[in-house]
Amino acid sequence: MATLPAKTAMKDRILQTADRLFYLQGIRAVGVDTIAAEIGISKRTLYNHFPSKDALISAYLARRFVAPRASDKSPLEQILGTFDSLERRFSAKDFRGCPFVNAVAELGEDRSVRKVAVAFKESRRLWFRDLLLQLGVKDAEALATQLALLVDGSIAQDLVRNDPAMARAAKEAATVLLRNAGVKVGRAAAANKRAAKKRQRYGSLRSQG
Amino acid sequence: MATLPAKTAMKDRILQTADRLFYLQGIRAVGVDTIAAEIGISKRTLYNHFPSKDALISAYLARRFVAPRASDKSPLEQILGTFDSLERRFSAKDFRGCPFVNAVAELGEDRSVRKVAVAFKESRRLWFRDLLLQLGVKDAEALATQLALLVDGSIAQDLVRNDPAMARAAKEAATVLLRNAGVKVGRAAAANKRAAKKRQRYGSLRSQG
DNA sequence: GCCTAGTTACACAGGTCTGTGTACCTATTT
DNA sequence: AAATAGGTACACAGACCTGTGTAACTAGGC
Repeated sequence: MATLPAKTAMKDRILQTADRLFYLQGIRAVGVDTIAAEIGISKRTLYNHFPSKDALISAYLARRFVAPRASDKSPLEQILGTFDSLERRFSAKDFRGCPFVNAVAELGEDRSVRKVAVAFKESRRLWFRDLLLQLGVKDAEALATQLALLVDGSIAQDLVRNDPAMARAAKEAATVLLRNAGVKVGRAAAANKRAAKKRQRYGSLRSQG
Repeated sequence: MATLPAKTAMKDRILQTADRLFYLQGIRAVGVDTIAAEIGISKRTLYNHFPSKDALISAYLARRFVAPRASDKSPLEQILGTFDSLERRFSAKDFRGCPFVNAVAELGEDRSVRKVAVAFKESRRLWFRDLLLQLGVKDAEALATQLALLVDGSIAQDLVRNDPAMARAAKEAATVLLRNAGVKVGRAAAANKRAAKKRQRYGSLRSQG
């Protein structure tokens, strides 16, 4: 077990466990003892891989910062698909809001946390902006910001309410904003909207991914 | 100082200080010693007014739960005014997001915290809904939810970015959604929009309340 | 078979936290 | 002036936290 891959495997395992606990229970709420115990390793081993809890927190946030991957779907599908993907994530019982927003809320004025959180939010806004530019939208900057507001708004609302329908509401608002900007949103989205209304009449939205 | 008003005055002072510290630094980050020291009273006095920190947290959230007061302004002015008011609050340096969302993010699955947070969010949504009904909007329920998304989205974005312009972006999106729902939004809002663009060219948005 | 890197068990330092116990003080009321 | 309500000072219990020190163990590479 002294091989290099084994070492990185252990580090990954620590990080993965820290990620899960930090995200689900809050960063301050989880001690390093808890993380080590969860894996079944000694606290000493944990500190052999990460010099401090702060380092572990940084690694946690860095790990969460995944750049949106390239897609062969159309820009419009990618934009609207964001909200479908959100709805799916909201429906999972281990969804607990945006880790960056939560970290800023919890850790307050910590500089490095703020920095990575801002970078993350901005990267997502730019992702929207580039897609909007591909669609020929005139004021792509402003619309990208507005779409980002809808994303974060639905996340915050779902965090409190546990209601995946917040993602659908955001998608419908996004559709209106896109149409208003001259984007032709096809009948597919409209059909989704109709289907949603029907489903709502009969009960929970949860069953739908 | 043994009079009844003095007693409630002390209780208010404790609560007020707890509110400020909890909100600015986070609930877990602030100990009861810190609160007592800030006021200049002994910890014993604090515990004579609140049986536990949990009770203080509950009182803090209850205090933040203020029902939106009645207004003689038009429903449309009230709706759009929400976003102006947000922009003003974002510009204050002591704004640190929504206390309810932050509490849920920090305290996780605490039942009572979740309960009051849900109640708060729903009360605001209903406030929007009633104003929309007064405006004759057809699907007031859905639009109220969408406006609430914009409010919470701008709050989350400002928490991370410290950028009051997020409130303006939300207001512009809200204007589009309202127009799409058949509401006539007058030139006042449009003028605001034009003025904003001009301002933006010359620099910071902060100076404007 | 030996070396070495990694892990383990465990104690402990030093700090913070919530909450309590106790004896004393002070101001108002009667 | 005495009684009473409330505040103060201060020690302390008991829990939890981060981080370190140390000696022993274990498995792979030579």
